[in-house]
Amino acid sequence: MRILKEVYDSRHNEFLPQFSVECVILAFNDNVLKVLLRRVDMGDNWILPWGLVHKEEDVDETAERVLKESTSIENSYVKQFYLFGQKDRTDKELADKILTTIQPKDAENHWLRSRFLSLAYYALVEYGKVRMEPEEGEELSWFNVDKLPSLFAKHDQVIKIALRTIRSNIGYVPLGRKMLPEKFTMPELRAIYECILGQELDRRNFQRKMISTGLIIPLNETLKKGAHKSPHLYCFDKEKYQELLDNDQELVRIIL
Amino acid sequence: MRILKEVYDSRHNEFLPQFSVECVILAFNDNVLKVLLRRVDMGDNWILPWGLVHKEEDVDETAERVLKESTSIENSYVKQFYLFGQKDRTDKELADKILTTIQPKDAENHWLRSRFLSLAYYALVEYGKVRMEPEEGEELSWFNVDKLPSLFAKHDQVIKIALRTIRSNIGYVPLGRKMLPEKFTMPELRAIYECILGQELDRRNFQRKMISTGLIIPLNETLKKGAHKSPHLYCFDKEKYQELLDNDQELVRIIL
DNA sequence: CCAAAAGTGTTACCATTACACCCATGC
DNA sequence: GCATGGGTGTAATGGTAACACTTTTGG
Repeated sequence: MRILKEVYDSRHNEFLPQFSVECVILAFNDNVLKVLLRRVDMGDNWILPWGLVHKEEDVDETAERVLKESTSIENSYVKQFYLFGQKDRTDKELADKILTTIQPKDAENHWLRSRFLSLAYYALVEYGKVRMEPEEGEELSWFNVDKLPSLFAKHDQVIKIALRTIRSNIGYVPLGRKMLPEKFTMPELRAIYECILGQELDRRNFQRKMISTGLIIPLNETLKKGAHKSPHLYCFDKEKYQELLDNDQELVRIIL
Repeated sequence: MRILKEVYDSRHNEFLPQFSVECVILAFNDNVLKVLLRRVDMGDNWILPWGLVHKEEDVDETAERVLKESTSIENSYVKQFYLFGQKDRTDKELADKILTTIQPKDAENHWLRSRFLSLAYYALVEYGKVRMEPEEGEELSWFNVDKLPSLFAKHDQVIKIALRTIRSNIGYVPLGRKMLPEKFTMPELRAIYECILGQELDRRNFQRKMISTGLIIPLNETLKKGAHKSPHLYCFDKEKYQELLDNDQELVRIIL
């Protein structure tokens, strides 16, 4: 558990106190959305990957670091979506575990026990690119977003709010670009949107709309996969796409 | 300056350290959007109303308190929209001013000097209900959002992002409900939307759309005002409205 | 009487929706 | 051959946009 080491290294005043960053890391595989969760010492409860903010680190960098520590992925996409700041929000159980392990001198009144503010991010990653390297005693695993295990604190709420946030901003979120491989098929892209929206979308209309954005380039290749007609492969026009993303412009208009 | 008192009262460890809440308080008057700013000791720069988070206080409560302290308004509408967490974000100038005034024993290394995280809220208030009660040496004043004075730090950016956030969520933000008096006219309501969107909207289509939400009740009164035909007065169906708001549902669909 | 602002109704248009039909593949 | 999934075209629909005319009021 990385945080243990960091705190233990008596660098605990290298962090901003009473503040953490947690990441809802999302990927798409097997036609469902997955979220990455962590468990320590085979405990009962899973938890979102999280971290503390170094004193010389932007909070966005913290989120990128947390993402990298759990997935080995860099330069992907992280976006803050909510600061959870209720006064009773604290991971007492977790603090106990950490503090009894590392036994700092101020364990009794250590700030880890006190109230926490948590800034939540969602991250979109390509499932196939993820390389998990859990630490000793740590476990990392994907879960379907609609079949979550027992979670610490109210982390299931955090995940729900992440999904709702993405849903309500769906036209601005680079779902396909960040969750699909370089080359992808239209049914795959559509499936992501259907998962997020929780409803089916018309095949043909979806395709038309996506093509009409001008952000998607058809390739002269098909994907041989199932026992059916091979779907075409596409890729994104990365430059155009990035420009819209950088300026917070709408990528595609989805109306519900 | 309230914060001075609070810190001075040696209750400085009653706050979460290195964390502040700042409010972009918006109102509508004279057909333009106004933002409330604060200035201390007739200094050169204005600043957004802000505050520290009490240890036993939700961050939302802090925002409500900051709003109340500057406008006397309670039970209005505050919404967090972004946490500013760059590593170089600190109000050195402000910290100096506070610390030289109150001279705490740990002034040199006081956490007020260190890096700050700021959670930004926007608040929507009814202009006519605002009662400013500035403290000694403190000044409060409205400014047109497009004619801002010189601001501390990057607070003009914060205001811009607040407006952009509202714009991109425009259908979900209770603009009229929170910024207009009990009874209002359709041209007034439209003017707010035009300010936020930065473009004119067709009178008739706007009216139709608003009425069709079912959230607006026409009254059998008109407002006698200018040298023109008196516009009808309307009020909101508060119950229906609140229900949508509570469930994060769309109030009205504005398409651009 | 005129200018300015507000109320109401109607039409044209375009984007979304809802389909139907054909093609490719593996069993 | 057939079931399944993918590709493409078209007609119907419904909401939005554009606009004309009337009414009211103060100067």
